Amino acid sequence: MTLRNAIASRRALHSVHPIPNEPPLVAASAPLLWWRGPRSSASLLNTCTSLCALKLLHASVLRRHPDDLFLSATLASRYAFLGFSRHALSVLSSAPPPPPCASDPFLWNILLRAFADAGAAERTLAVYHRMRDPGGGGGARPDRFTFPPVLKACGHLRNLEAGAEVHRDAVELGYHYDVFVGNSLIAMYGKGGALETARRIFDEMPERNVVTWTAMIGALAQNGHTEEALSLFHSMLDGRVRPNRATFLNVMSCVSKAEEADDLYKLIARQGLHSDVFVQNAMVGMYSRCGKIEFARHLFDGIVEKDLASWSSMIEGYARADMFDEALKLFRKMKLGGILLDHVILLGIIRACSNSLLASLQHARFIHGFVVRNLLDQNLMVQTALIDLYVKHGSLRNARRIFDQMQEKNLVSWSTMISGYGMHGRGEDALRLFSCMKGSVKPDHIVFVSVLSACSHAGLIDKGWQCFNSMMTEFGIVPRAEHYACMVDLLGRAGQLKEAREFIERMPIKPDSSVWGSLLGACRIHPNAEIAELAAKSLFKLEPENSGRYILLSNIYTSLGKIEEAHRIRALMRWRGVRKIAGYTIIVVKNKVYKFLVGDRMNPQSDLIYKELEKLMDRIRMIGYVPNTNFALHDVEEETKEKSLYVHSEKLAIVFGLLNSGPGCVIQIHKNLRVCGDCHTATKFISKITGREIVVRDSHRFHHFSDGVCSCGDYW
DNA sequence: GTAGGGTTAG
Repeated sequence: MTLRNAIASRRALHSVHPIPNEPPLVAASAPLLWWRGPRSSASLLNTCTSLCALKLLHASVLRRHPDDLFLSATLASRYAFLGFSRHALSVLSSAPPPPPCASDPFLWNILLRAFADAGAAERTLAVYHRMRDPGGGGGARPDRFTFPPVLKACGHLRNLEAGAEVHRDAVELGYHYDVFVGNSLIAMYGKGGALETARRIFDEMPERNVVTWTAMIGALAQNGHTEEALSLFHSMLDGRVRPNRATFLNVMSCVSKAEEADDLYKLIARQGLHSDVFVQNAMVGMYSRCGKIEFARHLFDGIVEKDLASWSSMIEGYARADMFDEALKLFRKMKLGGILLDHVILLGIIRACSNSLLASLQHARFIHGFVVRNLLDQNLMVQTALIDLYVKHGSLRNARRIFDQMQEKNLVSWSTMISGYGMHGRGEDALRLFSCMKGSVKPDHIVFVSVLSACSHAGLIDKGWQCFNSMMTEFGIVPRAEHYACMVDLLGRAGQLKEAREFIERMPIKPDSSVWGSLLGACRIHPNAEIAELAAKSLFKLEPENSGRYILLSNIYTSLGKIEEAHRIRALMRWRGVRKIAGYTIIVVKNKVYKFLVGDRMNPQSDLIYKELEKLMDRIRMIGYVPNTNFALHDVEEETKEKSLYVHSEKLAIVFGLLNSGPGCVIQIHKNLRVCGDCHTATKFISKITGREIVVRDSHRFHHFSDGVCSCGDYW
């Protein structure tokens, strides 16, 4: 194959990664390499822009200079630069070691950079230690070029200990004030989550450039401090430091308001960066996060040279916007275009399916099959996403099967499975798994949220307290608002409302809406006007637009017989212009999705559904069902209220499911809001009288109804 | 010869 053909076929294979035109110099010079010295060969290597050309030069170079470490390292860095880490590592593994007691750091530095560029972080550190060790064949004094690749490796490994050691070396040798070293230190500490140290270095740096600012903004962004990152970006602009591509990429990940996005867009366009594919992809993500999904799509359509990240950004955007159909449509379009997919694309599709109420277990199975056929089922992130997918579609058995088959598990995979058990009310299983986990992985604050919420969903009060206390004492994890919210939930379940209030008062941090929401939720099961008002007062300040809070308080008043107050809250809601979210229920029957609204008559079987519903209600009434009109519409007579309860979307979907599935089949429905209290009671009776298992996924958790009992223990 | 950056599982 000629060089030209080789390049052409490579381009065809990677149409999503277009390769720029090869400089004529490379192709023409390859045969001439035999007379070139190692230095000029190296500079020639750095002009290669395709794998084929590089391979040709590789063969030619190493034939002439088989033992030249400098050339091998340059070659490896170039392979890494083009994205072929495996080739890079293979070159490095057959490269000769630096000569014994090589005191010139140059060779070590180039080797360090090659390993770091190839993503071989562990080996970078190993080379650094050898370099520092005179007994082990090293003995070179690091210079300012040594530290950036080594710090990059520490950051990659999130190894703060090793990073701090390298930092100490840099201080000892007097290189910590070098702007390149300082920038690398900020990035390393940022990746390790040590924001204060990163900030201290940033503040103390005698010289700063655009990279310094970008590294600090990136450190804040990666650790979720988006507001601070944005404010630093504005300080940077005020200081007349001109942002560049990397700065914009970091800043865009922090933007969640459409106006900010528009301002940034203008700035980017002014610098002529709006047609850069990296920037475009990030813009698609930014606008979809701001809720401007259509504009994100418009930007996506405008990307001339779409790469894989363009497609995944858009699919991810649809997943975020809960637009499963659109995500799937785009995915199909992509496949039809012959584009080879990767694990990130699949993660987007899996997430779209997990989150969507319109997707069913069949969809989940289809996507799982697709993952297996594309040989991506051994990818750790994909496996974890699949566990979550099955959990969200009600199949703990499939989730657990994937979990058990995983060759390697990390904190996230354990956490996903534990939270899955929690969502399904299987608290004991969650705790068992958590104990196993502690043997191999150190828990973090997120897994504690899963464990505590599993305890609260299953009513394991003592165990919950034990876990909460062990967070600090055993693992040194400082509880956050989410953990306090779980504990308030736990106390609320036990009816200890006053204790829950006192617990909030004693909190060392400011309670957020999740904490007050738990307290208000507790009052729904154990009505208490005073405490409900206290919680609602804060919630109406923190989340004035959240209609659910108003409705909850109004229902609590109704159940206490305080009808006037209930009306007052509904009026307040109207006056503030807060719009109620329309409740709906989804059921999938024979691969078709059916959606029911309250009192819905759109379904072709409506007559039959209502006739059957009437009969069913009579039957469950005979065995003790009493309608709870607290959950009915207001301003109507009791009898009408009762009727209005009958036509709630949950009940319509269940009856439709009963009519259209064989005896013994499990009925699974999805509700976009929390399941209504009356529907919850009715479903228990329906499960008893029909002998069917009914699984309800609502906005909070799963309810498994069987033989008159629900897995949530009537607290949710 | 050096640093910062896009889509990515709880």
